Amino acid sequence: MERKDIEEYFNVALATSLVIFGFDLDKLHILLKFNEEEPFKGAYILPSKYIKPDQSIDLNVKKLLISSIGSDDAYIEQLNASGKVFRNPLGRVLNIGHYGLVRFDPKETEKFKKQGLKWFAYDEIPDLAFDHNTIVDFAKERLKRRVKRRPVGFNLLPKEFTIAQLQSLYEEALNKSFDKRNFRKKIFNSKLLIDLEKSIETSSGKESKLYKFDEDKYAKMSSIGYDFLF
Amino acid sequence: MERKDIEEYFNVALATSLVIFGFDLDKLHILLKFNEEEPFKGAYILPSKYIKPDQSIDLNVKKLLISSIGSDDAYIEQLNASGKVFRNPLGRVLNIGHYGLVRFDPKETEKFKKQGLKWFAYDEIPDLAFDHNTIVDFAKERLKRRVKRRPVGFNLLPKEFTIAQLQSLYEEALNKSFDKRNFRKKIFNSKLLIDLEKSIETSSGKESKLYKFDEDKYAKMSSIGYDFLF
DNA sequence: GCAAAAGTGTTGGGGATACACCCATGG
DNA sequence: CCATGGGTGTATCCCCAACACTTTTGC
Repeated sequence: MERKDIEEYFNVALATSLVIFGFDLDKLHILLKFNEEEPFKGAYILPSKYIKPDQSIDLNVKKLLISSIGSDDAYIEQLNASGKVFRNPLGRVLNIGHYGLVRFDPKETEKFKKQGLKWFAYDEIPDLAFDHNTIVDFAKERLKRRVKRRPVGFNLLPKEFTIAQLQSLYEEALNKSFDKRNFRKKIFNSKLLIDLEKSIETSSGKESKLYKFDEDKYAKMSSIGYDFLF
Repeated sequence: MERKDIEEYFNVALATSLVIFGFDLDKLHILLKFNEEEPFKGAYILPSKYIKPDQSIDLNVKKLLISSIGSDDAYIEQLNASGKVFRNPLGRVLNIGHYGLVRFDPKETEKFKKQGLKWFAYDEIPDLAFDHNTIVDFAKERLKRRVKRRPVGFNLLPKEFTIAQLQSLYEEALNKSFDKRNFRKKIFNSKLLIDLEKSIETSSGKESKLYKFDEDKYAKMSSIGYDFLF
């Protein structure tokens, strides 16, 4: 490649953005950030971070996760790079979207607030800066597909959870409802859950049994893929 | 962002690479290019092209397709961006992989040869320059998943084809074999094929019926997705 | 006593799989 | 006459979908 080409081509910046999904045992949420900087100051955006030219995408994502939610304990998957030349006044920025699944901890809401981070209901995402709404839509579609084919609750639910909670997670993500009995059958057939032989009291005052995931089985099914066909 | 940051970050180049699959009615192949330039002169690579900072990814891919196979009539899908900082002596180049499905035309083999392009059998891909083997593997996995869920033959088979040809395409892509009768049942149940009411003579000397895809149905099933579950 | 949520079985149908033989042709 | 590949039907099984009532508890 010629000298002039180098100048012409090596003139792009990279950034990553995260669509972080959290589940509060009732609804799915997405974590958004209030943008304090130009361009698009005052708008909400996805948590994002420029990538240094000598840094890998994954490391950048890890750092971004830690600076956003305080840990990198999340299931992360890369999405497509946004193809359009988005009009960022600074120059071309290629954004590589990711989606992440994290455990929703209501206690952290206050801490998030100080950083300008806020959970928004899955179906009430405001207009975002840049092309971030497109990335969110893409992530939602991806999540739907993943939910159908792989066990997906591990990173969204607390360690111990009830079947009803698991079911409402699926119902939220796929935006439809399931018959309780059929749902239970399917889940139990998969042998994915371990009965913890204890209960918690639920909102109705009645007791409900707790389960956890069989982590080995879960890992196997996640990597191989599985035909849940919800 | 500060002036110095701009210099620091806007220092990356983008490129696209294509994993082009073709099916010669017997085996799947991938189109590779003999690399005439440094770095890695003399190695095979994926057809690749730098992206100008003001050009969209898709347009770049389209141009790359046309310059490689002489047309952009292909099914194309974006893959993940390669995450590692690959040691290209010129600087950081972020490669955005794509895979494409095209009709294999044996007549074009000669024409390809002049451009240094050559079809390699799906399971006999040599060592490639850069991280292109990783991209190939990723593309193969993606193809497998697509084949299971969506009709995929349209861009790989000739306009008119026999059931046996369709079956060997599936067998190749998924690397397993199917019962003839069950395969036919499944395909006919999908109502995806139109009987052309004519035949060709096959290698065994016997006649074989020709079919084409019902394009409307095909388009619908491609976008909605479908549980073929091969 | 009533609202709210937990828990539990059965049935019918459709699609997947397994499996074997006949036919036409070219050599 | 035999090797090659095209074409066809049946029986079984399993998974999915549909569907309703009882129980506990708090109010």
